[in-house]
Amino acid sequence: MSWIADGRTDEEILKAHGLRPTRQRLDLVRVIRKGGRRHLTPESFHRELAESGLKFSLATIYNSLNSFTDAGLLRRIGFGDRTWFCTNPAPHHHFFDEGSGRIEDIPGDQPQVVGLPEPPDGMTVLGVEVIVRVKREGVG
Amino acid sequence: MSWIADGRTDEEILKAHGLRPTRQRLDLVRVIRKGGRRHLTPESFHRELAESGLKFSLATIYNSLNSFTDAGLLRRIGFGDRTWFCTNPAPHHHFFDEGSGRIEDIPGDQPQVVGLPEPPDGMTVLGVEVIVRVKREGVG
DNA sequence: AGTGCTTTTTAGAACGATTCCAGTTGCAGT
DNA sequence: ACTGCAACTGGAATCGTTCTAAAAAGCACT
Repeated sequence: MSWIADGRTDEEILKAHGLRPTRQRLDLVRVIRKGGRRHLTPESFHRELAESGLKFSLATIYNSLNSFTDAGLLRRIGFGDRTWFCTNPAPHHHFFDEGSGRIEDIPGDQPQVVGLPEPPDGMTVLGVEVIVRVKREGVG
Repeated sequence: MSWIADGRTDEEILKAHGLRPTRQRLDLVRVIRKGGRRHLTPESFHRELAESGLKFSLATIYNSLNSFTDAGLLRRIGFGDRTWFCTNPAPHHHFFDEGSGRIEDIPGDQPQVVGLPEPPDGMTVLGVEVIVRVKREGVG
């Protein structure tokens, strides 16, 4: 059960991840949780907040999404020409739609990578991403 | 044997891929081939050319790398915050260094992905990327 | 509640990568 | 050579993201 849907309060979540529960962050956490599992760009999130009457500086959105990611609440995926923030921090892989530039979770059982190489000398492996590039049929 | 190292002339390569062998493109192909397998950014390639006394508009570099990619001579990899062009068009996967933002080929036997999911409805799979995120030991 | 210190928020400027634009050049087919 | 279309060019424009400096808000300690 991820933090998105567990029983803790927004404030408890923030504190548990070492983040000060400011007024803005409480609003952000509430809206993220309300929307469930999905992928945000700073821009799309900013628009969503504005539509709920919540006025934020775009810089705050960037700051906050980055802090939340560093704190382990979100996952940052940089594939294509913008940065996506995934509200599901559990390990999982993605589809990438070349047409729209959007990403989407691979649902259910995750693909596995076999035959992983040793990293180059002096490097540590942080993680492995599988990206399945897709496009809408009959386009391109 | 990829086009980088086969016996064809630069002009033959371009024509075989439906590209007009202009003076500029011939220079670009020559320099790419001379450098062997590696990863270019438009910026790094532009610099490399300038150091060889070859003056290009940056826009031409972007145009050309994109055309070469569409023609199948290069592979475009958009992971991190800039676009990399891989001079090895054969299927293979990459290391991504979080510290420097650079990518590098996974050498030798390639990792395999098992348990690939069906794409979402109405989508076709174009390819699968495996990206092994690494960082220099003792950093971060 | 008041004080002082630190972190966060903010608007706008700055930045870097990439594409667009409009004019020029140059290749290819008559 | 002439003509038409594709490619090249420098500079402006665009877009996503980060930086900056100042104001606001949280926090610890009285």
